[in-house]
Amino acid sequence: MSILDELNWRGLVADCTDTVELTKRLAAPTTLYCGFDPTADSLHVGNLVPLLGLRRFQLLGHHPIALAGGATGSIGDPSGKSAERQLLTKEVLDRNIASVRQQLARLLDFDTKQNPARLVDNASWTADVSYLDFLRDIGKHFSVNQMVAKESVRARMEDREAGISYTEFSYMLLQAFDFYVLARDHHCELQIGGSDQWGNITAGIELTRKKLGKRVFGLTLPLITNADGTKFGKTEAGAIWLDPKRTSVYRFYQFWINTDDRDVIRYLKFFTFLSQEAVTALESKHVANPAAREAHTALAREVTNLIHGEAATQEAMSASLILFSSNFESVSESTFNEVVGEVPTKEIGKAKLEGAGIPLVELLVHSGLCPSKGQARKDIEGGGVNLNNVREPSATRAVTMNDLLFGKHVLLRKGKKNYVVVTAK
RNA sequence: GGUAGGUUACCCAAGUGGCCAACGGGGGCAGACUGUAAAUCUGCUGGCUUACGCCUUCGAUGGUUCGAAUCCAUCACCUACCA
Repeated sequence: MSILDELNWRGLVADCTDTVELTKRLAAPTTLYCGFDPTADSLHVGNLVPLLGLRRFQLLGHHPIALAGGATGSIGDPSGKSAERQLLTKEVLDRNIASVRQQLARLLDFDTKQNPARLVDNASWTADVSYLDFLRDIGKHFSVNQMVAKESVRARMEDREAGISYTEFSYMLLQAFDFYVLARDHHCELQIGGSDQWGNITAGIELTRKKLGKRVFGLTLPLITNADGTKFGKTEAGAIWLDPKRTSVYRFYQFWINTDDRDVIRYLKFFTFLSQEAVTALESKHVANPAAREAHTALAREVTNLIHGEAATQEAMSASLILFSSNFESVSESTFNEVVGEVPTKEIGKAKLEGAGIPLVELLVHSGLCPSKGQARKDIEGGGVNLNNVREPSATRAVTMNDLLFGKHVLLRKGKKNYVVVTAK
């Protein structure tokens, strides 16, 4: 199967500069790149589609280049952003690049003989270019009229409230410059990216044509949308990060488990490497019996596996199974210990539990489940709080030594799926 | 630089001297129903308090007043028109 066929059945092609020509080009191994700006010290699930996209190309014999945007990241891409952003400080940027590089490195194969992935940083070729040189060599090829017409810029120009700084306005030149440099130095012929990158990609294609007389291509992947219209990858608690220090493996797994029914098959195509047959099989199971949630489980397992590895995935899965199984009372100590650490775990001094104990409302705040004692009280009165998986109706309840499971832990739950283990020390 | 308008809770937005912790909508949280879905319905949505109530908040700082989100002054920021 060719890479385009592969992307097509997955619904991963949003737009493409010249399908016919690109198909011909991709018949032979082709070098392609995708950029990732280090706006944080970790990538998040929103970056996954292009990142896995690179991997898909690599699996079918193409040469992927992952670009960490040390230069572009210091400017800020206006695409898809409704307001000007705060510039990152140099130190933050350096730290971000270092950790993003590691994450990129984990998902691509750098060791294969035939088509090893490469990792570059656009700061390495922009740092030495002087402002005057850049204006003369690159800027001259761009017409402001055209730049202004690009969607990302136009939206911001029309929005009187937001506006756009000259800095962000110039972003597309930098990204275009990247493509040109990679085309020149690495024979890179294709850039992929989210569909919000279309304008930046076509700018690079034109620059490369003008400067090198070379024809290069662009392909955009769809922006992932949730069926309920919310933004993919964002929960109220924040983005779902790939770094387990920011988003625990358990929470990561749960994020995928909680996928809307209407999205789950699409997401299997977008986020896993499962074959077309496997996805089709899961789809018919899902349609026949959605309550079994086999597609959800497969999705969560596959993606978590990919990002966090086999062992961590197993732990997240068994923790989930224990917490959401109906017969919680019969759980043994060793089984329960699998939950500890997976679920957010907080400690408390054993002394506080002795005698009259600690008020439950305080423990809820301590655990981070409730933002304030007042809110904790309301949550209890609303029937939303469970102590050791038993609903606790009294807001004046105190937690004592008698409530400890296995003499050590208290399992708190707010709502259906917010668990915290409090361990007495 | 001039003139006019704006700045209210997570977001939008009402409120123009006491009835304002502040209408309404969205979002969020929780409950019922379910499948750790969706849709729907219900409650909550500044903090402390079992509660009566107390405290902090309507861009910032001062002032007028028994009493200010609301009036006045200064400052900051935003927007529009003019230059």
